[in-house]
Amino acid sequence: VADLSDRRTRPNLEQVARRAGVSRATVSRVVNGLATVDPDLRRRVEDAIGELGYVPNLAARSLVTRRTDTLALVVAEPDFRVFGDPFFSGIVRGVNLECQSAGLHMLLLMAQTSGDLGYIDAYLRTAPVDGVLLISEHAQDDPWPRSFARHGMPFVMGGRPVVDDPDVLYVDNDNVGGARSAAERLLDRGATRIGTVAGPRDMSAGVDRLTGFRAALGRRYRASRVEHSDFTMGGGEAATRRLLERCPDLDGLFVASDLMALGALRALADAGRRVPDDVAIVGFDDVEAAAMATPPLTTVRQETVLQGRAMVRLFLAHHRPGARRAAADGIPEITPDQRSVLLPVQLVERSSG
Amino acid sequence: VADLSDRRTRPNLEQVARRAGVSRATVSRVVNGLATVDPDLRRRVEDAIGELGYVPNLAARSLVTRRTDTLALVVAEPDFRVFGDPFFSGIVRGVNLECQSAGLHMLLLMAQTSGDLGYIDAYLRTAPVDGVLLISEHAQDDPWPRSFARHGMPFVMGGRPVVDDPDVLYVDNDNVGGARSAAERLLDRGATRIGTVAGPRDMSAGVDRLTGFRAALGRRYRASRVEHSDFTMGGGEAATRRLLERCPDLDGLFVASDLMALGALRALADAGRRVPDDVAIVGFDDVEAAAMATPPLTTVRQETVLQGRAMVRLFLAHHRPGARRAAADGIPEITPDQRSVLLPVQLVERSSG
DNA sequence: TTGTATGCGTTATCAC
DNA sequence: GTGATAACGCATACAA
Repeated sequence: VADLSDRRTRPNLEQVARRAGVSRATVSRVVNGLATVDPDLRRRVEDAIGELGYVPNLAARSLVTRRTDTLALVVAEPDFRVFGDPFFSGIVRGVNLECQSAGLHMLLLMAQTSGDLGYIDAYLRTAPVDGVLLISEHAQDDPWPRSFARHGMPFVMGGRPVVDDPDVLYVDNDNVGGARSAAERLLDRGATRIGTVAGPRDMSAGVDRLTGFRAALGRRYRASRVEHSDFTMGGGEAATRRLLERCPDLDGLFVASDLMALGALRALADAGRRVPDDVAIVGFDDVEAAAMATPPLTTVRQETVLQGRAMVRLFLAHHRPGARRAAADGIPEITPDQRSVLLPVQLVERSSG
Repeated sequence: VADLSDRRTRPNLEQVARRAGVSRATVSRVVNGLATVDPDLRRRVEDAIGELGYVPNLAARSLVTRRTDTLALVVAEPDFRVFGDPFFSGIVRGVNLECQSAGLHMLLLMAQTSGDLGYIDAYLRTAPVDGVLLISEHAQDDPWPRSFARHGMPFVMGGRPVVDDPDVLYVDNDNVGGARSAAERLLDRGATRIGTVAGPRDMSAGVDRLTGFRAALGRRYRASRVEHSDFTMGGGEAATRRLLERCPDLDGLFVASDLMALGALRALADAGRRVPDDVAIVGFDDVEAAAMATPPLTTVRQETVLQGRAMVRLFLAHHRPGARRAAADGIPEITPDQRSVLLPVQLVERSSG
């Protein structure tokens, strides 16, 4: 028995084989769990592995298998957003969680500045990675999906890409359904002149939430009661002012993000409208500040941790055909024939609307 | 010219060599920047690399070099803390930053539950990683440093380990100096009966901040004016109550963390003491809420991003003797003979004390 | 079921 | 300064 557990002098297959009195191939089969091994030999090999403290050399393995069992999670946002915004941190947590349970490593890449984008693009061509999970809100002119596809790098997107491409895998929250519930909530409360502060036209979350809103309102929908903005608090405030000016009789408002909704609350207060008595309001995202707002904001919650986990599972379904994974914890079973996953969202009822 | 840029059919050294009319060895030298190559040949090789879109195979490289150019960042905290607490997220950002500029990959591991600790320990023995950066606040009975040392896994700690071990590398903020400035600030404001809510005795941040406090007060220090607590808001509030009961004439208070200080503010308000008029108070950490508190909290800021960066640099200084890195951006130059780095902290003056 | 032999793409050690 | 050539540790096709 030599130097157990010192990584600088790791034993290799050869040494385990000698100790167990078998060939390298047999040890390899045991290590990889190929059932076709005599129970007796298997025992001897396992003993030898334990005694020597054998650990496979992953570099050697991936040299021959051409796999690294590592996924890169690329967040095309400045890092302070990644850690500050619960949307991103939830996804990171979910990806991390699911990678662990699938025996994968997670490489985290953050594109701080736009200059980093080129760097990361180049980096990913050499990175020891089997695939990429990409979260980017600038889906409009996003060059990455094309770049990945061109380089033959498997990838899964978080959020539906605006430009429709049947070859792109993605996991998204049910923005359409969530917006529909939000609008229906306003209708249920008796609002009849309902407007919306919508998100950007070049982001799928913006587009889809407007779609759901419109679907719920049906013929009560008025294009004049729509203002587009940029998912920021300041933008939401300004858009709400414009809306109030144009439609002073508004009695219901769906705001496509909580950040914008916080701005809307301010605009309404400034205009002397009471919430929810004069104007009922529903947001989207369920950020932490939503519950603290005055009045507490009714909103739509998306399970971002689940989204992260589903991204990993969608990747596995397509690029690890072998390992079939059962449904679990709110994630539906994902089969290789589906190119996307849509996760349910939930209305969180508070007093604002 | 064949299939540029498809990672499934990457060219290798051999093909580049053939195209450039040289040997594999020469190509390798060019790729690795070994100066001993004829400028002419170098040109031809570089051209071939560009034309073929050659990218080195990292698995093959690390098989022979026994390096992976990857660092694991292990955060022994539940992930919601990692992303919620600016202390951790700052370190993650710093490590990520410095890894990028050093051409290293960063593997992020979070130990959610205590069960994960064992998992991660086992995992790290097989992980394709050159070393570990460890952030753990439970430094007291922390088994990891010993485990790493035993396995021969190079590592750097964030924060000074409580149990003194000359072989352990670490990067810490100047807790002693910061606490000293805080106490001096209270003295300067004319406080004469100064107490402190100290941190846990089994965490170095707790110990060191008390040390600095005591040093600043000198013979004005009274053991009866010290209450230990647990770095949480509730704990800080309770400790402050106990302190006020025992020393009703307190006119200055150093609280060893902002979270505890927020609790202290509440306790003081409940007791009818005005801040800073009756009791001046200084915290530590400069969390976001400190500036928002009423009154805004004077506190000590630590540059956690810098701490993360310094951890990477300390690792490199010891385990990559070749590459000497110049000082930059507030990080002092780090030489292989120093086992630890102490980063300066800064008093942030606001109205609470 | 087991063993033998080959190749994965690189770096490193030699001669030249 | 350059080119053969031998490792590195593993998986796997094939032979037994």
